Amino acid sequence: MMTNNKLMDWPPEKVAAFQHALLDWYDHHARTLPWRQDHDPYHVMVSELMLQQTQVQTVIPYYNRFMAQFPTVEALAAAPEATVLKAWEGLGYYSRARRLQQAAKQIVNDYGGKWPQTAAELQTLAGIGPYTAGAIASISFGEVVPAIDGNAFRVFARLFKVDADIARPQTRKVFDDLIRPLMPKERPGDFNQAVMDLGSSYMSASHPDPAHSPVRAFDASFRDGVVQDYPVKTKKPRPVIHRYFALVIRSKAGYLLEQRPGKGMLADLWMFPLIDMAELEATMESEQLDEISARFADLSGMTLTFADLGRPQVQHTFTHQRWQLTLIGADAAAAELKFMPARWVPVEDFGKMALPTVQKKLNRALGLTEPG
DNA sequence: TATCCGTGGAA
DNA sequence: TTTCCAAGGAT
Repeated sequence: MMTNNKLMDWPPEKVAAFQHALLDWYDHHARTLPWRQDHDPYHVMVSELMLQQTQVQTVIPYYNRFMAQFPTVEALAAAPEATVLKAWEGLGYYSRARRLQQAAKQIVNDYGGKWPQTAAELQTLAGIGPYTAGAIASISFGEVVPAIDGNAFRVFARLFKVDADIARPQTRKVFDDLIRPLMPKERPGDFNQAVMDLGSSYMSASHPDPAHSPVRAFDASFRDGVVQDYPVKTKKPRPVIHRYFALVIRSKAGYLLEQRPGKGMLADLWMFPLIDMAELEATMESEQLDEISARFADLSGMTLTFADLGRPQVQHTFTHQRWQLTLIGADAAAAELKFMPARWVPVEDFGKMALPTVQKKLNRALGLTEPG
């Protein structure tokens, strides 16, 4: 149990030995990844934004497509936002896509295309916090600054038996103070990336193998047989259940897709209109349809004729919300919509819109298939 | 500071 | 089925 304030109590020769063990292992066993072909800050920025809370194997195909479509920071800055969002479809945390493009615009417009080169300056860019700033600054510009992500938390919590709860925001400083004196003045970017590779292999969360780790001689939790006790992390609450009616409204021009608000869940993506069941006052099923019709008329100026779809159910779980959707069919004239940001979309054009995974589940439940 | 913001894989 | 996790940031 570490109770002293100063966690990093290694002598200089031990620090040097640790750096050598880590970097020597990295030199021989670094993962080959698409964004590691060079140290171009644009490549690092795009990959790091995609990798936030997202696994490497998921990101790889998105990164390759993104680079083919937006090869330079200028190309990304000039692209229509809908195009960027479509490229992000299925990757989740969609605000990352908008902020990435916002950051590209900042670099092109505010910095005249000349990249800010320190972590402090990089943090002024949209979507770039302390971790991502540290990654870009160290990898692309050689600044000696840590990149503290989940891997770094796990690796150093185990090496030093850190008892601070990594779920608490203030714990970041504990690790920052711990890691900085461990970093080599040369190759800070390789140091940070080696920690990431270590954290996803020998020191992973699910299948750690500290006995064969290149830094096992420096691993206090392995030495004491308490690897599974680290890192200390409090649990998250269960997802809250939300029930909605999903309106499947057909016209000669296609299905009605609504663009969701610019803030909140699935911001700016396209879905069937949802009616929150908790906001309906009806107590009988027959009255429910009347109230849905009335509420929707207020939103759209449109009169619905309900069609029996058998009310199929679709469930989708997010990190902190569980949606239970009941599909309600309706026919309508392909009228101009009054207040809703919505479009009539033929099934063959669904692929042009940025659709969240839950909408794709709805499509499947209805037997609606996109081309290709 | 605590909460919000997605998804797919693993056990 | 349930739970947790995986290269976080904004508010």
